[in-house]
Amino acid sequence: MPRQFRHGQALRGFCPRWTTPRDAVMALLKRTTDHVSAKDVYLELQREFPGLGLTTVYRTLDLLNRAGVVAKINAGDGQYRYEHSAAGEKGHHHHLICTSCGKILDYRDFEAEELELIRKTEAVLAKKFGFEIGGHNIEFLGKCEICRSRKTDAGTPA
Amino acid sequence: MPRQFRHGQALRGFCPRWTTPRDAVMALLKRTTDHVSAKDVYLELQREFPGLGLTTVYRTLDLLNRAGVVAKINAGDGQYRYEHSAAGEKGHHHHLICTSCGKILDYRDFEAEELELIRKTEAVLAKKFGFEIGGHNIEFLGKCEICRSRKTDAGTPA
DNA sequence: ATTCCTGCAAATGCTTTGCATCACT
DNA sequence: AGTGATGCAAAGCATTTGCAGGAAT
Repeated sequence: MPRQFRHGQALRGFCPRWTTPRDAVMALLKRTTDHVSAKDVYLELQREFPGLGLTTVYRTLDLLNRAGVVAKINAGDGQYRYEHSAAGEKGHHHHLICTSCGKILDYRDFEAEELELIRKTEAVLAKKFGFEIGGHNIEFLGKCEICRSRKTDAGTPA
Repeated sequence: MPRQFRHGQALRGFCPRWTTPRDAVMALLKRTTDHVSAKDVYLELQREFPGLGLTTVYRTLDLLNRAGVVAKINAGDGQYRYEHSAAGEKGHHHHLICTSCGKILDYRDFEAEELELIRKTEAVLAKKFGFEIGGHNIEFLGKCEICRSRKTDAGTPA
C-alpha cells in the first residue's frame, strides 16, 4: 500500500526516488524534539516497519544530512545524533556530563545568549580560518549530586 | 628500568603507582603542542618504549583525563584527541575541527564573552542540577579551506 | 530494461575488557 | 604476600561496504 510521502517534498529534486523508509525516517525526525541516534531511529521505526534495516537508516540519515535537512551532531559519547534542522533553534540544548558515573543531562539555559555567541563565533571563525562551519559541541563536565555525596573519590591533583 | 618520573608529581596522590609508561605518556603530552590521538601517542612512544602497548596508552590517557590533567577532545572523525590541560589554563582556547581531515585549530576569539557566559552557565547548572562543574568543552566542527576546495566528498586525511 | 533502493552479512576502525603475568610496596 | 599495572588477544560498538534481490521508472 502506497503512502502519502508528504515529508519528502523538499527532497524531490535531490534524490531520484522518495521511498517508504526515507519518508518514515524523515517523519520521525520531524516529530521528534530530541537528538536521536541511528539506533534510536531504527528501534523506533522497527515497530511500524519491521522489515526496516539499520543500514537503510544510516544511509537515509546520511542522505538527509547531505541534503541539509537533518543535522548530524557529535554527541561526544561515540555515537552521532541527528535532529531535524528546523528544530535546531527551537530544541537546541547542550550537555552536562558527570565524569564519575557518565550520566548525561540536557540543559537549555542561556539559549538566546548562547545562540547569539555561537552565531557570532561561527561567522568570525568562518571568515578567519576559511572554515565552513557545520556545527558545534558544547558540554560541561563535572560531578553530579549523587557522585559528590559519595566521598570515595580521591581528591583531584593540584 | 629506573626513571626520573618528574612528570607525575601532580598525580602522586591520585593513583597508587606512577610508572614508566604513565610518565612517558605524560611527558609526551607535556612537550607536544598538537592534539594527538591515542595511536599518535602509541606510535610516537613506540620508538623509545618498544614494549609499550596501545591498551596502556588508552588506559593512561583515560587516567590522566579523569585526573583533569589531560583534555579529551572529540574530533568528530571517529577518534578522540588529547592535549595537556595546562595549555588551556595559560591560554584559554577552544577548538575548530575539520571533519574531513581531522585537523584541529585553536581559536581565542570572544574570549571575554565566552568566559562570561561560561561562568554564568556554570553557576546556574551547578545550582540547578547539583553539579560540581569541573570544566567544559566547546568546539566548532566544519570543513577547512583545503578540504572545501577538494570537491571530493570526505577527503582523505592529510 | 535500466536505474535506484534495500536488507543481510561481513568488514572496518577505534576503544575497551578478560586474563595471566610481572612489578612495586 | 598482596595489590596494582601491563601487554596481548579477543570482544564490543557504531558505522560502512559488498552484494544480490527487488521495486519503481
